[in-house]
Amino acid sequence: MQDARDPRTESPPNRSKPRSRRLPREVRERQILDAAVQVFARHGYHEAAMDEISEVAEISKPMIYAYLGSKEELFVACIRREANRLIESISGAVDADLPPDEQLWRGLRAFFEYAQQNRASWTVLHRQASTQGPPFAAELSAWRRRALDLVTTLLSRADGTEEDRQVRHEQMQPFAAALVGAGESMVDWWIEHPEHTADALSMRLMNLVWMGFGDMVQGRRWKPD
Amino acid sequence: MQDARDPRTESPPNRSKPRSRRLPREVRERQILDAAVQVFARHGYHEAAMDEISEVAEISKPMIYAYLGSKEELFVACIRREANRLIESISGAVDADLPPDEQLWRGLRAFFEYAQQNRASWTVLHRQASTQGPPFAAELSAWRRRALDLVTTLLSRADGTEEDRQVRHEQMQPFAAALVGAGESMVDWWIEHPEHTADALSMRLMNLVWMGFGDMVQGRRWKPD
Amino acid sequence: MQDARDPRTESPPNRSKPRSRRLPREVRERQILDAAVQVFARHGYHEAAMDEISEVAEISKPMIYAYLGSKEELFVACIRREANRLIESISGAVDADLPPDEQLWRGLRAFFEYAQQNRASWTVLHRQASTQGPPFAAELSAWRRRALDLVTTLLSRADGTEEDRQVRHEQMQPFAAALVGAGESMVDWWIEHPEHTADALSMRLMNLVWMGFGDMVQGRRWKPD
Amino acid sequence: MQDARDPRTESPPNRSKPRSRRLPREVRERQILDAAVQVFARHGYHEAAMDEISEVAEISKPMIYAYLGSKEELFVACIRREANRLIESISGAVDADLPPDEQLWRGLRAFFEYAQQNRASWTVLHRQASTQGPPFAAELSAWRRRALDLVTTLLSRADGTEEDRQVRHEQMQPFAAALVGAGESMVDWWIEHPEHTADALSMRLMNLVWMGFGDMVQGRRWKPD
DNA sequence: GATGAATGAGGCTTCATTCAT
DNA sequence: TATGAATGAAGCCTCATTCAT
Repeated sequence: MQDARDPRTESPPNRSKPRSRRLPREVRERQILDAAVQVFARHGYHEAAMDEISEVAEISKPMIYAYLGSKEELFVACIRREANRLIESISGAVDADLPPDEQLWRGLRAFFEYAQQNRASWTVLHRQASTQGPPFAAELSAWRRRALDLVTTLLSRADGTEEDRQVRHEQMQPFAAALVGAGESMVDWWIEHPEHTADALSMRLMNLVWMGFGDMVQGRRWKPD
Repeated sequence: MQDARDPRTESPPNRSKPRSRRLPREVRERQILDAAVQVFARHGYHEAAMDEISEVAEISKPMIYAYLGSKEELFVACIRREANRLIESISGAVDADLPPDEQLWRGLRAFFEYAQQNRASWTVLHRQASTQGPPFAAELSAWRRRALDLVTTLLSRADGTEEDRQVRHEQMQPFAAALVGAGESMVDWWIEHPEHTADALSMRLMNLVWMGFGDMVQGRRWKPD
Repeated sequence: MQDARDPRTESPPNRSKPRSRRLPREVRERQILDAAVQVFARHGYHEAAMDEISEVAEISKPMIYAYLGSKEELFVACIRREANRLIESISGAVDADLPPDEQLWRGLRAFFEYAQQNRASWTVLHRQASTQGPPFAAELSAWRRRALDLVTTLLSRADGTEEDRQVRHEQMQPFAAALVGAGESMVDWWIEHPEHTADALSMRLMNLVWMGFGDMVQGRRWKPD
Repeated sequence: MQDARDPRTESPPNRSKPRSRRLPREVRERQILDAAVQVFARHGYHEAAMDEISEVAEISKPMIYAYLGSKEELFVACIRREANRLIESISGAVDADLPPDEQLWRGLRAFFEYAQQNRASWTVLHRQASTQGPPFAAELSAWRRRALDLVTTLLSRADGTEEDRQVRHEQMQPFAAALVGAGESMVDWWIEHPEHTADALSMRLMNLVWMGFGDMVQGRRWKPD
């Protein structure tokens, strides 16, 4: 809980390599967000210090405030960006023309792969964002809704009337929530058992939610085509 | 009528009911833990202020420190107590002599009922404890291990050799993790859709994990005996 | 600076050997003062906690307050008692009929012996009392005056008119101060070089103040008769 | 508690000159150390409040922490700086080519002059540093060793073999300790008798340690060339 | 008389945020 | 524009002191 940054032992006043200046705003913002996600993931919202973010981003604190506002706003910006990336990642992997089980399978795989390759991003979304109380509730709700929608869509057939689909969509929601939660939880477990591959994890979850234990205990398994 | 206060006689600032005093240590500790769980659940570990806990508990801060130690230790005490309560709740509901599906069903129902009746407790365990970094890692590991063990036991048949069971126990772990995560997530969803009953939620999750989507989309459902 | 007394791990509520009661006031006061001197010497005035004093004294805090008043008054009482003991110790060792050097020699020896046998007492007087600012100034002044008087008397011949003696008494004061300081300092040094005896230390100081370096560098030494 | 600030440096009551800002780090550090020495000297380590130091220094507390670390570290920094100043003061006054008595005389005079002009500094070194227990033991040891070395050197002739000098150096230590203590003590006495000059005090101590009482009572005195 | 229980007050420390250059 | 310097506000924790039994 103690970080070893001691201002007294820091670099001498005349810094030899002056921080590069006059970068376009977009680049700066990305630098900042990258650093923020990293630091928020490492320490959690509260323990994360603006000082550390500014160091990691190699941008001075006043610039951070100028570009992205308060710490709270910065965190919201992180959540929003990372949520988009994840959603796009999964959306890009599925294909509306495939049968539901195939879609689900692809979605799951995309999810596990994303979590593996963007651990910090995922940590911020899953662990940090959900624990910081009211200030981020709105942002979180939005992200959850999108995630549920996506999963619900994956789970629903595309046929039937519009009304039919609407109803099914509603009914699917708790299942979708369960699926998302199961995925999150498996990723957590994965972190402590990294010897498994993303494929293996996806397969297990697929079996759980597609076949169910009832089938599994009798030896039936789901397999990709 | 007797209470009609004469506006002319100034009552003491606020304290109508003087804080009861000289309670035995045990009672005080429970008061404190109750308050702490509530406040930690509401704001998260870091945002929770010892001041607020002491106000909610109606006990001065020094007593909190005398009885339960630092904020960190207090949080650990909360986790430990609530974990015990939940585990006992579920353990008490299952019965080793029943078939696996029936056991699972009872366990799930117990879990959802507990979560419904002890929302703060559950929030602390699920949301807060897992996000506060190293200081609580040990306590968390312990609690997770117990939870996984419990679920794994529910999911495993009791027959076969000891070795068999050991192996199955290992293989079950990711499924158990998934199941726990699914449950957690459904509870979250439930909070925003409180019109459902604990029974209904349990049933849905049961269907998901026992029958699987593959069966569900064909209209097959699991039902209790 | 951290003491390991943790109230949570203390003796169970029903203490088997009840603290003995109804002792006469004098005994209690001595217990308290003994404990206080010990604790003050160990930690210094500020770090000394009334809790620890009460534990060491085996007397509850309210009794301490009843008998000796506030922490400040308790400290004053310590100073006063220990100053008396030391002064009496030295006074008892000298004999007005002896020649000055012999008197000085005896006084020094008495002092070093006292310091050796009552380290806590001496520490409180020398180290702690002088550093605690205004609150104890009066008590300290009194003790210093007495110490100076004693030493001045040792150093002055008893002959001459009363006026003569008064004058000499005045002139002696800075020397007396120097002598006391030299003694204090040698005791400090002694603590880290405990292989020396009280006699040896006394002899060295005696040589310093009686013969002076001027003589010593030429090999002249003072010796007791 | 109201600012007992030296009238010469007192700022005008109505802060017309807003706290000067943007000073370079070096200046700030000196300001802080000056204030800290003053406050530590006045109240002692424990009674000294960071709040008061920050007020006296006219710098906000966070800057103190940023530049000099915790209260403990700040105190150590004070000790170190003041010890250096004193040692340099005395070292600068002596001259290895002079005979021992002349050297001692110069050293004493330098010491008394320093003590007169830097009372706070001296108080911190002498009274406070030695009473604050373990945390400062290392720093104190270092400073004491240097002081003893310096005095021992003053007292030792430079002739003889290296081995001789080593032995004498050892034997001199208790005398050096005594001398330092005598000096400290005379300064204390001086504070209450400020009518004497530094020269007079030095002369008295010189007589005591060089001639000894044995000579003095017979009217022999030491005099500078 | 004796004490476990209780607290007001205050100290050290940190951090998000903003000047002034 | 970009940043080192600066601080208000707040949090955790401890301790001398006193009730109420």
